[in-house]
Amino acid sequence: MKKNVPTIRDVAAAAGVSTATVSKFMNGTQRFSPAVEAKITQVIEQLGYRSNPLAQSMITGRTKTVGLSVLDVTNPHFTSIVKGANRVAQAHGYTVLLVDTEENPGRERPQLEALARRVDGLIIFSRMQDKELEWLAGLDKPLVFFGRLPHLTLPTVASDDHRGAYMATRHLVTLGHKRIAYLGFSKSRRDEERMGGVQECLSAHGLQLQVFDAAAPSALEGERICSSIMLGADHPDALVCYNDLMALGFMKAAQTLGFRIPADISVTGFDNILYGNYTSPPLTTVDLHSERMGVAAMEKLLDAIDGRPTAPFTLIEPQLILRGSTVART
Amino acid sequence: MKKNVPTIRDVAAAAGVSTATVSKFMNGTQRFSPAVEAKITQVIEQLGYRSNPLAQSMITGRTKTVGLSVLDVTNPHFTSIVKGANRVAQAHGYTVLLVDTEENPGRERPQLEALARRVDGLIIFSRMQDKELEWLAGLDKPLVFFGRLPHLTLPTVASDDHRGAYMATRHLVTLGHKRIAYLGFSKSRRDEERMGGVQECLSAHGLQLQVFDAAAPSALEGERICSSIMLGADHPDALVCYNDLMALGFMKAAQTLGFRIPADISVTGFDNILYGNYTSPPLTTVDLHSERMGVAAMEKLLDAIDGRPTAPFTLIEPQLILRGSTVART
DNA sequence: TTGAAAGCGCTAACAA
DNA sequence: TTGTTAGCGCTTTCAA
Repeated sequence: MKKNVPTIRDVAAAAGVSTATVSKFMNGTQRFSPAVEAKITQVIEQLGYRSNPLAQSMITGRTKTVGLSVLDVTNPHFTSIVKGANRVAQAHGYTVLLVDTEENPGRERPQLEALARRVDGLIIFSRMQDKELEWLAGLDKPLVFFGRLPHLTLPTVASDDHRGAYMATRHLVTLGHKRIAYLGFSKSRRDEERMGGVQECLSAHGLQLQVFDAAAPSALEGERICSSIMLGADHPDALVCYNDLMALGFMKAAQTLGFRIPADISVTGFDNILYGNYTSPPLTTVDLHSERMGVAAMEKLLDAIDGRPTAPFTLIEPQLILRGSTVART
Repeated sequence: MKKNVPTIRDVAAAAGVSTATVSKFMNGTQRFSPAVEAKITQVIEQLGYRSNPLAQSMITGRTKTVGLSVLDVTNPHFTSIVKGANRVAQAHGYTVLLVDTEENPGRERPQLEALARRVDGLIIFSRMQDKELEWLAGLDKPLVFFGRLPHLTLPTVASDDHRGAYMATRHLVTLGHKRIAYLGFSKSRRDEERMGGVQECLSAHGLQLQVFDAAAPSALEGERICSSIMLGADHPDALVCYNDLMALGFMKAAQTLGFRIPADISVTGFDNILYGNYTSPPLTTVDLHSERMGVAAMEKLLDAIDGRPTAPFTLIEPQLILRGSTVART
């Protein structure tokens, strides 16, 4: 008993019609006489025929697949983006081809170039700079990019990082903090904006900014860098962290060092990951609406794929989430 | 200026050779005279030719893509599995087609059936029971399943949940706990094993087991169910949770209710998600080695795809991670 | 070592 | 409404 996957020709033969007819039937491109319709339906059922999507794609040029490239699925911010994007994709009959680039950032380009030929469009979250991204246009596929691209005119979805940082800082200033520091991650394209937001707010209030730079946007790195922030002569009384993961790590290490949060230092993060709720104290943070970003990006991409008009630039407003890691200085 | 993506025929024509030759050249299937090789290389470079993977796949039946179906990417346990699987896939030149099924469990089957035609193999994490999974064999694709399947003979990768639960319970018993409860999630196929492990250990020590059942394997559900566990007449003095997420939620809610952990109740989880490190107290848990599970599954799948012999069943040993959420009862 | 030719399974004009 | 026919871009015998 061979495993002969039936082809459109088998169906056509068995139903006594042409392959074109079967094709049209499968795609609902046309109406049929009851007799033919019944016969085809029956034969398909009997043979268990299902059209071969590969052959289909080759002709139509549509794969019903979109590529989604993120820096690290493991980071809840990206995980949520994937979740949102995937939900929209599924709802429209698309499947997501996932690429996690942090494994080997150097191979990002060849990897995406290869991917581009197998998908109808791409959503990209990359650490590359504008200049390095010009080849993206050559992909000749609908594309959506996360973050702002001053020098490129690709459709983008971005959070207002400057504003979010300003909000968090403003909150700290209002609470009476004087020595506010920023724990950044300069390798990220968004670091500059966040630091800018902090800076602007502090300048407006005549306060100095102290900056620390982490080597990775991770909790472990937050732990590692804690001592250099807290064990100086005059440690900050508030810290704006590049993201929640770093904030989590920092808080844990600070507490281990004997500091009380927020009594000794207030802490804020970015992303509003779920786990900021479960620390003690829970983490004050800037919600970037990660999942919504994924949704927006996928909607924008599908619009582009289907030729619908779409705003080239979507900005998602951040929201400050107040929790226990920040408190008024008396 | 048209966007004429060059085909193999363009290359053949420009190089003055046949398409067959170009094809063989692209695939390194054969050796060539220096002249031909040089010419083809040059033309390919000049035209920027890259073979169309769709056409290639249609003929060879290989897509260099594998499907990975998980219940919820957002759950760190699954995220880690994705991470591990993806790493291996990438290293072997494969891309991962991600499916997140929790959105609509009912459509799992049609979704996977459609997917099966576009991939070289599938890795599946499903909530379906053995009986419902028999159609999987009809997919006629290499397959790897997470979890044990008593009635099916598919290659599987599983954690020893029974053993892990036994270890956690044993730890609690040794610490002197007498009223040990299990907060389970009966909808999961692994719940039974975990509860079994707890039960076996308690029986061996002549202790009674009290069981609670959650409606979702989430932190929020852990919070919700906390009061029904803690506000009874005689609350347990130790709780084994189905997973870390539930444990996180439970701990938070319990603390909000005024209980001290672990003084009033010891808590353990499953999965060893990163965030169990950042609660106060940090969470004692059973590490299932999620990422390693993903790695093992993908390796097994690629073995199957390439026809290499492979053990049908891989069991990954759990490891108890001791942290502050458990303490000796005096 | 190279090429001719026959498809893979399907769609898309265009005719009938 | 249905069928004919010509491919899509590539691989793969089989001959040369």
